[in-house]
Amino acid sequence: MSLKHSILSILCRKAKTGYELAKNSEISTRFFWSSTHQQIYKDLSQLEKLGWVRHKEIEQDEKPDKKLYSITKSGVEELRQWIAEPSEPEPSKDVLLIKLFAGDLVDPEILLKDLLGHKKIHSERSKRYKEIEAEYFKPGSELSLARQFQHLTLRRGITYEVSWLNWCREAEHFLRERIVQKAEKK
Amino acid sequence: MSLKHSILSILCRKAKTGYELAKNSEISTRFFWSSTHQQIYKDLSQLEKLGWVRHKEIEQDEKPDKKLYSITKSGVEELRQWIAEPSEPEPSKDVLLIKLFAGDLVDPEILLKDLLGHKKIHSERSKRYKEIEAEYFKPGSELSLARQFQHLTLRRGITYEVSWLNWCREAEHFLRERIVQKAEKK
DNA sequence: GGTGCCATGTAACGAGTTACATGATTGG
DNA sequence: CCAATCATGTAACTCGTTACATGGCACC
Repeated sequence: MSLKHSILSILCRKAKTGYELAKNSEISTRFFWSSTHQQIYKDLSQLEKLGWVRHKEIEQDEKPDKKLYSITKSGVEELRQWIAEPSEPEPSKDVLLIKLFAGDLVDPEILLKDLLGHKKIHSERSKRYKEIEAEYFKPGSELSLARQFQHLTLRRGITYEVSWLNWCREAEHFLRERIVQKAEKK
Repeated sequence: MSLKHSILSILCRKAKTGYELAKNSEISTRFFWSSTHQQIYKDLSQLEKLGWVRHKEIEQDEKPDKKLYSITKSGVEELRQWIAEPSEPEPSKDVLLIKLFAGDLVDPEILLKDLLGHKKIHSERSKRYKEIEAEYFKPGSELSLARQFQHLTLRRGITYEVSWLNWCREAEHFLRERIVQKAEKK
């Protein structure tokens, strides 16, 4: 149910096409609900059946035609009600942790390689998010209420990635020690 | 595919019943892959068809019979290979952030209530994880390799919950200010 | 007498992924 | 000529959730 409401909460700022939603071009969308374009197209047509969004066909030369979706009044009403419902945090899921849980089964080098891949991604993301923050949410500048809420979600994106980075450093240190110990045994 | 491997990585430590797996009674399992008992029973029988686990019926007086599952040699082999495959971090998903993204649509009191609920849960979890750490992974004590890896996953559980807590404090501050501002306007 | 724990599952459904498909334009 | 970008979708499938089902024992 949440992808639909995630789409609604984006559309209530600005009308968008399915393609744009799938690209996640907008600031601060990635770190709360991502999906494939196929799923988004499905949900958009379902949302239209429910009367929560409607679309306008836009013809373009030199580019394929597109459907611009916007939220309806009843869509906004639905979103308001959904927000008011009590919610709970999702359980966290991550493949790397499953691997480490049985980490003693394999060479530490293998785990380290994968870990460093994750670390790089988290490092890049945290950097990009911080850049977005510096550019769009300068301290001292007057931000609209909507923008202030957006900033809050971006802040979560940053704390999330930084917490991963910190843990990655811990794990890296541990694995490197393991590798050294293994070499000494030989 | 990951729930199956998550089950394998737990079973390769110790044989367990579906019921025990569903309860997540074991330390450091919750924060990487949780599921319902129905899904776990399904996956266990699939894993058995694949030859990666097998079960022994255990009859009990005063309690219903149960099936104790253990990992097979080919199960361990599969797990080893799966761990060696390169992986990527999952996109983070959380309902609260979708709500805040469209947070200007509703009264800040409503959001604050939900936020405080989340904060409480994260606070309890981080507390519990830290207690587990203090009890099972005392600094200075000699830990088996398997236990050291377990500790690493628990460490991630802690950094994750603490990062949520820190962000919750930020968000709480913001929402409380919003509520004050709203009151002043009247 | 009701609630909760132990222990297993089936059935129906909804959510999400992967593969496949189309077709024009722009840039190297 | 190949790859990428724009733009939309269908079909087949797996994964995951919700509802329903059973049945005995222990405890208050």
